[in-house]
Amino acid sequence: MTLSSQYQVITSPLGDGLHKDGKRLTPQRLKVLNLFENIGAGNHLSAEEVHEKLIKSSSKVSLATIYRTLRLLVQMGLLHELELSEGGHRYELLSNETADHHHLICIRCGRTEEFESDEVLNAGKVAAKVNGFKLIESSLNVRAICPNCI
Amino acid sequence: MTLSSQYQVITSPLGDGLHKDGKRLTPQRLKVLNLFENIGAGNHLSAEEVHEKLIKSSSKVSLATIYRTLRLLVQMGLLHELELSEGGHRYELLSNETADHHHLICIRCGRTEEFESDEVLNAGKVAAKVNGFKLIESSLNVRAICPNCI
DNA sequence: TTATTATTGAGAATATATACCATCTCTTAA
DNA sequence: TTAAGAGATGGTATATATTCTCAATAATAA
Repeated sequence: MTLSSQYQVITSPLGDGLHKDGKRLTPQRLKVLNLFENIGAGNHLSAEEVHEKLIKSSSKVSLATIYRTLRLLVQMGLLHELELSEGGHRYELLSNETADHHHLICIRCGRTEEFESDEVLNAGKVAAKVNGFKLIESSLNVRAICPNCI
Repeated sequence: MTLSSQYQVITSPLGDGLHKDGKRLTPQRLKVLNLFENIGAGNHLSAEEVHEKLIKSSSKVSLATIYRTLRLLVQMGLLHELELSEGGHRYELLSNETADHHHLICIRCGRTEEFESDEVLNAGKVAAKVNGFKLIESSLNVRAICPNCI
């Protein structure tokens, strides 16, 4: 059994999603997704960090491919792109646990508190349904000034 | 009466906010804020667009200063920084009218629908109050897949 | 008015992300 | 099983966005 034939046997959300679009399940794409699955939902990495971590685990993937793969995984709904205060975009695994995490952010110092809200979750569901969209995730960002910065 | 003495007389939210922090009310900062006030809430500009518009109105302000000023105005809660699909950040005037605009975004094609929600607005208020934050604005981003991209 | 110090302008430097293209590999069909 | 076609990768060059540096300027407080 060769390495390449392995991939044809494995069935996964990634493989299925790719194949129905004429796209391919490659070792690089698997490595990137596996990395996020290993660190768990809720942890986020930049493209550069993904690159470094893969190199450290002897799984070299070029930076260009990492950027391409991250964008692809976001479009497939497997990763979520975050916009943090500094230093570009970060990505995290999209899961049911993270689907209702909202953020209260201080616009001065960047301090961030997380909270949950059924009302918000529901508002997202309704908005998606009304417009005929298939819901993936909703997140509320509340911009405010924290007690220390007032 | 000199130009500079004019600024000492004017009282404005911008001037007040700046002075209590040891910062200064400069013509450049006024020009940038006035630009956003003139185009009205709901319209957003990139740093580069602000630069171009000021040059066209014979009010030359350097690009470096524009970046510095945009960040400052965001931290003061006068502007809101938006993260659009492509080409960097954009900024818009923060007002009561824009404070409850939420977005339903297709992760495939970027199609965006706006909607409003009292429940979301309220959830933001509650979260801010519970944590002792002073609320500025809250926005819900719902990631989904639109009918055309499913 | 003067001293102090924040701010500006201009361009260099950096960071982030994409484009390009030759090479490689997966997939399909013969 | 092999060959052809299409998609993907790697490495680098390039584009774009943003920040940094520093001398000169100007706003503020006394």
